[in-house]
Amino acid sequence: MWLIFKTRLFYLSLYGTHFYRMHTLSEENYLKAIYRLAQEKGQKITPTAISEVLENNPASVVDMIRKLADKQLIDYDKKKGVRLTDQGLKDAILIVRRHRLWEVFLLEKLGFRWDEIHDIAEELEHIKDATLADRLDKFLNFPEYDPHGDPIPKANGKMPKSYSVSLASLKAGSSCHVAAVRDTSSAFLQYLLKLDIGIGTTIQFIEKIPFDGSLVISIGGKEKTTVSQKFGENILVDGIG
Amino acid sequence: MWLIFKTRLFYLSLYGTHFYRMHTLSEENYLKAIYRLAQEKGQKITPTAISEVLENNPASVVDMIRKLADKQLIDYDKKKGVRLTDQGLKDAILIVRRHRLWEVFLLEKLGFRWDEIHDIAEELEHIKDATLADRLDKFLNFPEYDPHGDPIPKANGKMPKSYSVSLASLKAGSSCHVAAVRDTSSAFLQYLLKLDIGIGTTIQFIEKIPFDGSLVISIGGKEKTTVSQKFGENILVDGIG
DNA sequence: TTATAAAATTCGACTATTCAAATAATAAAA
DNA sequence: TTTTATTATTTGAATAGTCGAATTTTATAA
Repeated sequence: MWLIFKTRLFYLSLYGTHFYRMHTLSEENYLKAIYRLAQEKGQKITPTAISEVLENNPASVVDMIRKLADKQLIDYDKKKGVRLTDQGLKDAILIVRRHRLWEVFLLEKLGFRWDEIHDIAEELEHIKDATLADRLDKFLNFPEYDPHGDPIPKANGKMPKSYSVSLASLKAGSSCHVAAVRDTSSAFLQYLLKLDIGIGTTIQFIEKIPFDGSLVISIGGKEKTTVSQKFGENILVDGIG
Repeated sequence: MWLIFKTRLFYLSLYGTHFYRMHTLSEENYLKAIYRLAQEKGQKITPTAISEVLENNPASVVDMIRKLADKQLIDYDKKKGVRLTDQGLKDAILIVRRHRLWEVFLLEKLGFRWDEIHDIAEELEHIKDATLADRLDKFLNFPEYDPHGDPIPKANGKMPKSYSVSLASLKAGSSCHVAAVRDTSSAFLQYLLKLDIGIGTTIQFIEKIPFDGSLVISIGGKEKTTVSQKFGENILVDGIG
């Protein structure tokens, strides 16, 4: 009883009148990684999988799994792997929300390029304040998607529709609009800038090269270009037909 | 030679094409504290003085002094105390610049109250990106003062004029405008909100009570109020006469 | 100048996080 | 089912930062 009370006091003193659960930078990054893996459903979430996302040592992951389980943010079962608890999911979604809102801010308000915003948002997402995300959301006029086309979770945790059909998975001959990108690395985004592809760009999928899966496409009605299969898998589209 | 080269590479890889010196959160907070003490000139900057600002243990300060001296951000001499080097001063001013710009953003764009912005800016000031502060500055239309009336360092490190005359130091009978506040605690700022005092508010200093230095003032032409000497010392003014 | 108080410094310890290497457990292949 | 490979876990160590207590240095007062 005393412990709970004391803990609450701690939160309150740090975050004013709003009840706010505090996680370390590291904890937040693990939550985000686990959330990301949970989105790629099907697979069970193992320590190694997490260590690959975070590019760190599995030994570190095992430690943190224990810590997050103690905090009741995840459940860990050797059979089932790692699962976010309701609270863990809420917290992870909030981090994603903050990340994507900041990305919109950086691009639209501060004029950063597409390929520059991810790393900065990676820092901004950890700023702790109970109303900051909601105020930013309002200031940005409640955007539904971030500049990479990823849905921005609403304040209540609900998600706008997300796109999952890749350009590479379409039939040759079809047309589509770019709705989102899977890879947000600056290498990929700079390539897209060079090709003049952005969210909303119309792409005609002309033919697929059987040899290596390369795609012959036309971007915004311009002359044909050939891109790799890997490239096509990282473009998510809204089909036209 | 190799070491220097390697170190540069490290910076480059983290911060893109811009050369950018990286400090830890803790180092930045020490720099800021030292900068603040250096502003209150006259006094030599001792480990204890720093520990008072940061509310930590002098033993920790001694360790960090060594670290910052190794990084050539400060010079330490037992006789002269701590002094910021040219580089240390530049870095400290940049942190202050970021802090004050973010405060303007939080108040003007996100609608936070006067007394809420300091703590959030305390986190935002550590976001590392070579062009972020300048872009934010431009977005905010190059403000000269933050919401507490403190001058915002320009990109080149130059400072707009700062105010140093306190309300308490005026002669009874004079009038003035509030130009800045010395204390930025939310307790003080909330009191000011209650009294309806903000930057720019006109105050008539009617009389001083000899007993305890209390000030009888009229705020914006309204009925008389009495405030403490401590209060008067924390209001910085632009005299009218 | 000597005694005393204050400040600076060293020391060992503690937390959070990370890692590499060794070991244990589990899954896959033979 | 036994062997082999993969994965998970433990262990011990490293780093950055912090602290309290002990010690040394410096400044102040008697």
